[in-house]
Amino acid sequence: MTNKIRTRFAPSPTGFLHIGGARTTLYNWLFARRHKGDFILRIEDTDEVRSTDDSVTAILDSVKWLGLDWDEGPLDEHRDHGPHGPYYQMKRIDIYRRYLDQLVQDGKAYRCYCSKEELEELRRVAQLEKRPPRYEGRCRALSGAQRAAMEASGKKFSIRFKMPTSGATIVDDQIRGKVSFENNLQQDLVIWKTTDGPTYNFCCVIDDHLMEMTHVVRGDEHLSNTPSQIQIYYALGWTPPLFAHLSMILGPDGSKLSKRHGATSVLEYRDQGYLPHTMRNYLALLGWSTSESQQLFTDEDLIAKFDLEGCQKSPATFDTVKLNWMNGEYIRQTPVDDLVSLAKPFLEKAGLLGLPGPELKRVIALEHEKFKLLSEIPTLIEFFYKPVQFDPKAFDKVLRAPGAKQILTDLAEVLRGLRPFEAEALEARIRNFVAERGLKNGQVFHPIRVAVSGRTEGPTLFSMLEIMGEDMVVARLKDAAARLP
RNA sequence: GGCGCGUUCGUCUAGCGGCCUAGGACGCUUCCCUCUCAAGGAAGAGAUCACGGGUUCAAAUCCCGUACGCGCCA
Repeated sequence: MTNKIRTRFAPSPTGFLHIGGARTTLYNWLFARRHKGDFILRIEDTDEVRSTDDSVTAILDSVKWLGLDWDEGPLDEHRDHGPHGPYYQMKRIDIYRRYLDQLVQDGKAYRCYCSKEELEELRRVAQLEKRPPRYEGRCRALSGAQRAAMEASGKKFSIRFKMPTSGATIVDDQIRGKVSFENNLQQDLVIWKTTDGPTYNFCCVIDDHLMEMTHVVRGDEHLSNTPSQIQIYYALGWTPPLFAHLSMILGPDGSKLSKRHGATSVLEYRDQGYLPHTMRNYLALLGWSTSESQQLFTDEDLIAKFDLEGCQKSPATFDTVKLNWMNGEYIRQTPVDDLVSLAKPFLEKAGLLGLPGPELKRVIALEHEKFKLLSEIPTLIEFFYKPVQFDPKAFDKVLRAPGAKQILTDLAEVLRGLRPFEAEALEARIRNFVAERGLKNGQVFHPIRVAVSGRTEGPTLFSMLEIMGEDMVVARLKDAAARLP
């Protein structure tokens, strides 16, 4: 039991799950699955002001959409399941208080009566004197009498954890190696706020221990807090888990990935038509790699090969271009029937569902290798279901070409009644038409394409005609000819 | 300001003292295929391994410093 690997993702429900969080979730999940361990989700909602149920919903939806299942944690915004619950920190306040009392009783934490204003003043002075602006432990050194006076005055207090004043705390990071921090340079962390609530670093330690985490894999930004956390583990008589700190994800301009770089929420990627598998594969490779330079992984592959050693120490830039390439790869690998199902919500949104026209499956199969995003399917196939909208340039260049009107008019007649109305027969007949007239392929093929689809680029011509069917093809050829002078 | 982390083609990365005249992937360029666009195939351009010192017969790889970026304290 104690040997079982346990990892977790512990988001604050103060917004959507962003790309960085998604990757952290993925890595924790992969690591747990790789070692046949457990992956836990915990909601860190102690920031009552900023935490919302909507955020919880969005985060759970995101993780589910990514295809990452958790063994313990929330079921919805309020309920959860698992032997180490509750998994909402707001429901664990009593637990935190218990350990807080223990630390105070053991003399490992103390009341700090300094007000916000006083602390700010202290900081200001420190800045002026060019000292590091950290809490110097004023209330830690209070005499019994001073303490009694403070108490008598009814002054509000926070509770700070006593950091050791000598020695160093070594974080044996699974990705970065041993990182050493001088204890006397760490300040006494507030573990319980004046406003009567535990702080992040305190809850985190207690939960990770009580939930029996073996590995804490999290973002880079937590590395600096880790020594304090480790000391809290020690003070409580616990053995800290193993830590691994992931580098961050940057936007194209090298700054931390944020809204102004475009989509950052996982749900936005879903809505743009990325496949969950693409996200898993791409994110896995953004900061992790095998020595074989493999790019495309099945989930089994990923689980079998993922390790912390392969994680990158330096930050990685999120590259939409490569993401798109990969999505195209996976769309091409998707069976047509599945692709049709995946495309439906997007077609629905574009108003293309339920319109008369060729069978959807045939149309999608025809354009299969073109799609990079599910969201671009509607525009690539809409001319099968909606009246032709001529691209002005195509119209001018191709249809207005000398002889085009006549060619289209004649072709409408030639193709009417052709049997079978199938790609092979169509190609034979049209090539024959080209030869009869002593024309070049392009003089005929291109006008047909534009007449029938309104554009110069699209699926292979004869299959497209077959799928459109005789009536639509003949009508569109005539219609295009009629528009020409 | 202190502490900590990071720095290999535009981007993601391989590399853990000699196999590196630095490999792969995305992107880019050219060519092939071809009814267009894709897809596919082939070739190519692209990295003074941040900089400066060491250590060593030998350094992208080890050590020290500097610069820049980032994080935490806030």
